[in-house]
Amino acid sequence: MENDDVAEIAGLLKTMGHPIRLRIMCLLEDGEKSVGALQKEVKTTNANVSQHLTILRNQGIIKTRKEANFIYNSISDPKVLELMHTMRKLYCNEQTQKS
Amino acid sequence: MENDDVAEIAGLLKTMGHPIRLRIMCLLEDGEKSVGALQKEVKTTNANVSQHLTILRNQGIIKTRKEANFIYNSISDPKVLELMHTMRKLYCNEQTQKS
DNA sequence: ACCCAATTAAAGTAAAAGCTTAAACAGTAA
DNA sequence: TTACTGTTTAAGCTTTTACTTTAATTGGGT
Repeated sequence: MENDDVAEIAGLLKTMGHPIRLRIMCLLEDGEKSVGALQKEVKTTNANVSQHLTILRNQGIIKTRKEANFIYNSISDPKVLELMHTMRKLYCNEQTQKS
Repeated sequence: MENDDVAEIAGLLKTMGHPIRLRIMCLLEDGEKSVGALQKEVKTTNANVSQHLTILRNQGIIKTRKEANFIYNSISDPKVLELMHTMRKLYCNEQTQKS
């Protein structure tokens, strides 16, 4: 792994290495969500969610779509999506059990 | 992804989301290395490397083996190894080109 | 006893991150 | 226009992180 790669990936891991931001990314795996919808789920202030979204956007892993006075966020980087799938596979006991 | 999983994974990403630590992890992919050997490659102080190694150890992703007066570090978590392979696949242009 | 590799600790500084509050902005509709 | 709603932005503050230096310490070797 080259030095540039290390810097790039470390940056990515750093921005995803925060509970709120990782949670947001997980929520966005299911599809786009407005800021308000995200806020309801992560339980922090409006401004705080917005700031975290800015960080994710600056990292280039989410994008936004405006509609009316809502802003919908979604994951923009398919590589991140694949990385998350790997993490889920490795670290989550996703027992898809049917009763 | 459950809340516990988010916290766990965010912790992992946070500790790997630092250039020096990620670099160390990459170096250890090739096999165990002594502290001095790592220090030579990451170019910082002895104490600083040791501190980062402590962080990695506390996260439970590296382990140590003592031999003589050297301490050899290696990756202890196969899941992390797989995660790194995914990251390499996604973010590194590893052209295995022969001339 | 003396080196050597590495850890640990303490103390200090600088920088970055995280959160809160409140103000500002944009789109919608009355 | 005014008012309302969703979101962003700015300011301020606290906490954490990163690194340096120095020094003491541990454990294994000669």
